[in-house]
Amino acid sequence: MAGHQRISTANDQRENGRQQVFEAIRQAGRIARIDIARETQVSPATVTAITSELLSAGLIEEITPEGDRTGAKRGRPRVALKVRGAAHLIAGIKISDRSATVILVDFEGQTVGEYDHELPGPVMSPEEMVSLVMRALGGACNAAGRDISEVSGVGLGIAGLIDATRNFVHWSPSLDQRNVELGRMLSDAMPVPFYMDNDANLVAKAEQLFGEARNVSDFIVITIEQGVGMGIVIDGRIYRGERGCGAEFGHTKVQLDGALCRCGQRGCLEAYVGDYALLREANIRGSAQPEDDLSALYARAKAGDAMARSIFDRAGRMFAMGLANVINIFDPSLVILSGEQMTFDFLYGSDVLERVKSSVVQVDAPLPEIRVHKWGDLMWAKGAAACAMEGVSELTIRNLGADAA
Amino acid sequence: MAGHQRISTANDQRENGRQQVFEAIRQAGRIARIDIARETQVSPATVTAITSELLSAGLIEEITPEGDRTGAKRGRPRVALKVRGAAHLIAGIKISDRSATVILVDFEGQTVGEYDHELPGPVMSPEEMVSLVMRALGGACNAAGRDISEVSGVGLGIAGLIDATRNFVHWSPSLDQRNVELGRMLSDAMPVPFYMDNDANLVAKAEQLFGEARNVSDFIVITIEQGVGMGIVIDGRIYRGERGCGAEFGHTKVQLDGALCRCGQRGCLEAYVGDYALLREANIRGSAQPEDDLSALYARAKAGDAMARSIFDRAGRMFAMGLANVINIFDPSLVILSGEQMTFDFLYGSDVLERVKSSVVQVDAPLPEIRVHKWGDLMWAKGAAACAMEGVSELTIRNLGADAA
DNA sequence: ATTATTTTTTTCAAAGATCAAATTAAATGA
DNA sequence: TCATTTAATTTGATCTTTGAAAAAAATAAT
Repeated sequence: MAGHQRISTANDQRENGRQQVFEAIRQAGRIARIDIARETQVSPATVTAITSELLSAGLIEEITPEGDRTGAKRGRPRVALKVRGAAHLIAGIKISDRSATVILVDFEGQTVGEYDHELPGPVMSPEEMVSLVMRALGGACNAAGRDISEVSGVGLGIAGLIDATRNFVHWSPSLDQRNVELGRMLSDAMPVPFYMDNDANLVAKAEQLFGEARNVSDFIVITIEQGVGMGIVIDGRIYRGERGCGAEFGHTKVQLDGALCRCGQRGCLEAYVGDYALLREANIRGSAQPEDDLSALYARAKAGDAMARSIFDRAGRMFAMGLANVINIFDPSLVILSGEQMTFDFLYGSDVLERVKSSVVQVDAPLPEIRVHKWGDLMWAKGAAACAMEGVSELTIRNLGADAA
Repeated sequence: MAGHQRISTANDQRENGRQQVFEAIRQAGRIARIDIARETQVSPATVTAITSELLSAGLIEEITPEGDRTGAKRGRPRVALKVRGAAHLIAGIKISDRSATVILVDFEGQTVGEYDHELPGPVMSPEEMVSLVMRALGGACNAAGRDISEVSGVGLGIAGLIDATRNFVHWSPSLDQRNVELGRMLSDAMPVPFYMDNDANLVAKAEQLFGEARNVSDFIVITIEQGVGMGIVIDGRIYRGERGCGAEFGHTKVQLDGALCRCGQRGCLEAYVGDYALLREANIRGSAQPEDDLSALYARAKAGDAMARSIFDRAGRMFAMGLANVINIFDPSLVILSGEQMTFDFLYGSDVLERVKSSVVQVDAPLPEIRVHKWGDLMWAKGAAACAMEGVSELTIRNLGADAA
């Protein structure tokens, strides 16, 4: 298996063509046929053939030209194509410890509705999770004035060790059991294609479809939420590893026999930069008043409190070390750091990034670009929707071939 | 670029077919057409067409059936195909600090000749390197009774930061300059296709073509020579990163502000497990007689010397930590550890491997297989030959298409 | 107002590729 | 010697892509 393309029957070939043309249109936003041909290296004749298929399937649409044609060159004007938003309605759901956030987007990625469903508690049984997801989904549809039957794909994001290829949960902080076939359970409860993945991969997918990595085929996303996550994109696809639980950045070891992690092992990065780790430090270090609020601790550090500052300092140094290791291993062209406000201040600050750069193997070539991307609250849900969107696109286009035959 | 196959013109498609069929034949060693069809999912008709092309190009050959057909089923007997060794002669060259090892192999991978060329010194100028390689190549051909003009591809392996896609040397311990266009220089000096890569990728390629990873599409190779190297194979292809210098396992940090590495940074894995690091430790730790022979130090450790033992012990713990990090990130199905005799005893021992396993994120799924593969001296050179072989195969098959047109 | 020019898109016929089905080849069993 | 079985090849049909030609739709020029 030395990495050659699979041989393709005529039908497969046309399907590939459709996928590729559709992807080009989505990526560009709006693009004329001639530019699709240029970009995909496919002849204009084929582009015409494929786009007419996609048009009659309702997946894309022509943009009616605006009156404003000042400064136009002569010649037949190009007509731009775009994804037809109305083609599909997609839902993305993100489970955090406090609530289930739902976002509804159309096939163009435009937000159609948002919805927030509070959780009774942070941990629940698989069955409760299923009913919760269904209720949240129903609530979101209601709020947006849509019927649940209009939704053609659902994506779910939860924290933990998720095997997305098998829709299997090895472990999640939101579930009271390990090894749950959550995907099967939810697929059964749902009348539409269902996809799930862990936090970091969601963000990676969102960055790839809508965000900073729109034209990048190899990049890495680091996320800090409760834990520390990583999404790896290689050759345009999310890398998941054999058992689907690779990219465990938060549990790479940064200190031999180091601090105890909630995973039970010692020296994990998460045990130095996670919320609970910082608070633990603060309390151990004999502060007079026991601390249980991270933002208060952070405020004290900013105010100059030496003890508090040293806690964040060490976290930053450990994080820099871990990130440098990832860069040394992958030599990516782009690293995207993503997380909440405070994270940005103490983990994504310029001093930490400087430290990362000085810990990367030095060559006379530009260092990988490290971009910091602050998202709104809906980032995670939008990522979940992005996953579902990709799945629905592929399915639809595949079926399109089957229909024709 | 969401990872779809490139659309393929008719000619491309046939080329893919040829590549795939040829690869199947090489992988199997000897295989009948009907089995190729089964394995590659291509119809027998197409297999017949493609194999007849490859046959008439002289790249493969039919195996004349042996007399022994006892226990044969009835029906027309299958005739096996194999790669035709005589089709090409390939050279692999490995530069170490003491010598240039050359191996000549035929297109089947069978060794045709070996040759060792001693170096005047471990470090040289790019020009000296070129002339050295050419002399070593000439010497090998001479010794094997072949003419240098018969060689149809040359692969070179050297240590350091190599950008194999651009045949560029960022840095190598064998060269007295950084940033050398060694590939261009050698291509100019050589009348045949030339390929180069760093140590670890050579081994990965050798494992993939001839070794333990023959049917595995995702695996990781760790090598210990002077430094510590890693080769990453994802989806059948070597992953190289953006600047071609990823997989720098030896310079991932295992200790914050730790031991000084020869790369100038602190806390690199190499600074704990490399030869020089171990000797440095031995001398610092106030042993009576200064130590400069690693095997002597190792002997003392085995004999029970507590100081010596603690040195190797720490190296083992650090190595385990680094390896566990790699596994946590990649979740590969297979890890191959490769190196010299002593390495096996103190880094690849069962206690270290146990430690690795206990530092990997725990899920209820089988751990990645860690296989230890001890190679002979010629491993590196054979890997270089494997790289060249892959290149020559692809080129030949591509040109085959151009000839027909 | 009409014609020429330019650029995009579509149509059409040619060139290949894959495959299912039929045919041929080459063995064993009866 | 003939039936049976399995492998390999041939053949005709179907489907794709593409280059070239034609059509379409605008602006520029006369």
